[in-house]
Amino acid sequence: MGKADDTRDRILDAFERLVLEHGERAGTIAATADAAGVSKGGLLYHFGSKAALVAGLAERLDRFGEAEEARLSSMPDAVRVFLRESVEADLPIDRTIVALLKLGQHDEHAAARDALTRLDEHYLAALSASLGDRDLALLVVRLSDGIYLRSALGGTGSLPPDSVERVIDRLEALLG
Amino acid sequence: MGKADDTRDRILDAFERLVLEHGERAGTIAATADAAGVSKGGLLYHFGSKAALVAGLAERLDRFGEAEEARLSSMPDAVRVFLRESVEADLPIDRTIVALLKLGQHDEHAAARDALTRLDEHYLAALSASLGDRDLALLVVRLSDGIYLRSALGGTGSLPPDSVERVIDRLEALLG
DNA sequence: GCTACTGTACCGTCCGGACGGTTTCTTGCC
DNA sequence: GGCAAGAAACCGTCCGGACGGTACAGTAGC
Repeated sequence: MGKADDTRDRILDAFERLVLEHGERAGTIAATADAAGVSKGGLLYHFGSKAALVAGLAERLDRFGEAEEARLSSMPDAVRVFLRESVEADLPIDRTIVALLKLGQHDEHAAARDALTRLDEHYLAALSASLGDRDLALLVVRLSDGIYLRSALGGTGSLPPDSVERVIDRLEALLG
Repeated sequence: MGKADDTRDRILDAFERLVLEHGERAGTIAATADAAGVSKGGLLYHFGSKAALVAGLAERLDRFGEAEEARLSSMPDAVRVFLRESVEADLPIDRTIVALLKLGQHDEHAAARDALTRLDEHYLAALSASLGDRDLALLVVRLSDGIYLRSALGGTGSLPPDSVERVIDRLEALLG
């Protein structure tokens, strides 16, 4: 881990945070450089363009996705763990997901959408294995998407934590 | 329905289409005016600012939301109808929803997020009444959100219609 | 004479990116 | 061990262009 890698990470963290908290428009090169404590020129040394910045986040998500698939695949109660974490939604992976969700809304950031699709496939693979039913796995992943969407919208009216617990119980009753 | 109202609708249609198909950034005042066959000055005569344009779409969604609540509330199989239409997702209301979803990602368009929250409450009210259980209604609405999110991302991997049909069956078995 | 526009010119701001210059680290050679 | 030299890491500024919004003079039709 050289100094350069460290700076790259700091820049990506700053970019992620800006997009996450203030929307895609806030993730400008200048603002990101500023938040990362680097000059604009310095940022462009590491990420030659805005697209490279998005690609950097996408790559980060890919690493998370592989780890998640491996982790969930070895769990008997993968669905419960998966859904509960969708609701918490403040782990590093969640921050990257929501940032890429916001970026992906824009035409030109196909890389963000592609990364999310790949993550989707990781989750689907893990949950299909755990459930033995791809249709149901799809349903569970879509439900999680819905929860993320509310979180991305910052809506208060999402899911009260206790009701989620009840919903998970009933879903498991259905699946069991 | 005077000429002015007609022009307003044409402008909103164009705005909605631009945002829907090319993202929030594409919905500029100039581009919208152009697509609506109106001069920029003409657009600003009807909608005095960008915010007014967003508010116009939000108002449109409010009207849809009230109609939807009334329609679903009087249906015995509201859940099935609701979910199936989430998957189809090409009705006028769906276009407005997805456009506002994209707009709502941006910090300053709180009006878009608020309108979506109000729609959420309409749906929740209708489905709670139909199901007699608010937690389950929440689950169903979040599932629909997840499907919309994929549609907003332009992802192909939403839910294949036939699998939705199977999932609805199983959901109803659980609920019944 | 009022409503519903058109068209153009313009302002201030911000954006992505290019670029030239400067400091800091590394490496090979004596 | 010392030191030149180049590579890596980083700085600050400038540019062309787009954006939201304003202003205003003109015009067609009811």
